[in-house]
Amino acid sequence: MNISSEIEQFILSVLGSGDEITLSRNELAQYFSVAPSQINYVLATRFTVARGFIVRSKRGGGGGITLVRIAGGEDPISSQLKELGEMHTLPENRARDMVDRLVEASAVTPRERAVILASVSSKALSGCKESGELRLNIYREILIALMRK
Amino acid sequence: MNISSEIEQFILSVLGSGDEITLSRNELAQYFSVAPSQINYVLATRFTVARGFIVRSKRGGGGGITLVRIAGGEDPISSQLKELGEMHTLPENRARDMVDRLVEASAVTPRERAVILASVSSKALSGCKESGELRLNIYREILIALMRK
DNA sequence: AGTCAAAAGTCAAACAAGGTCAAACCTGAA
DNA sequence: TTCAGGTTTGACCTTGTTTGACTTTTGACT
Repeated sequence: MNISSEIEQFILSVLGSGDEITLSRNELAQYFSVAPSQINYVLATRFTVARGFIVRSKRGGGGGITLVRIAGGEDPISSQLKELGEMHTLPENRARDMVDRLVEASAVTPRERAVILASVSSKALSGCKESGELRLNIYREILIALMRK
Repeated sequence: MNISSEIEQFILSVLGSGDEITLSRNELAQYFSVAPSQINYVLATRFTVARGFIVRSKRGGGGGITLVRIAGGEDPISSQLKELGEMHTLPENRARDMVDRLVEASAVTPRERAVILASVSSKALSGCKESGELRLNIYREILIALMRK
């Protein structure tokens, strides 16, 4: 087994059945005698949204990395996240359809709908090359934020 | 947790629901066993105007530092729109402070805050050149959407 | 008025995290 | 055997915190 997988297993075992864990990149790297950036690699490849994790971090003194397990299930938000996984671009009207589905399912309020649509509107994104990709990124981050508990 | 955040919490708890507090820089520094200038750091990063505070101080014998919570005046959303008018770029930290003020003023809910911050996060905007300008555009559109609701 | 000690202010350096990126390194399938 | 894809490493970057040396202001006391 390679080191990355060992680190993954270690983190998972420390996490246990909990749904949140805070760790130090440097300590972890030292514990496994690897470069600190290896931890980033493990996080980027093993603790992805697709696998049900959200990673938050803070730099500077007293900083750290927090992993949050997202409640897996068949809720409309995580299913849309999965849906996004296969796209490379998100046109404005497609975004509107998706948000409307969330409103329909009572996963977002009408006010939240207005905020989301404003933030992915072509008006807001005007001037930016490849706004379809950008819109996809933004919408994904919004879904992740909504899913956090 | 780092010392600066502890000092921030301490001040906030002493302040309670009041809107004014006077404290001594040296006493505070001694209480937390830190350099006096650390207090300045806490004030400069945590008790800013953007976060709804005004700091007044007086040197010399019998001096001190007074924190005053700014009373929310007119419609915070339109005042922020005005504020944006004079900017050409919006850093992520500044955006967070502004959204926090809206939450403070009950103009947006904590969930809406999460959505807004996600949509202007550097993560969402990564890869895009001139993300500061873009963030400004997006935030402006969001404020306009909120105002119409 | 002049002195002085007691505040608070400023600023840059040191320290303490985490992030990024590309090159080097493996490894297994074609 | 080769070579594409995953893995490992290290050099350099960005952000946030802590400290201390030095400066400025001000009230109180000659």
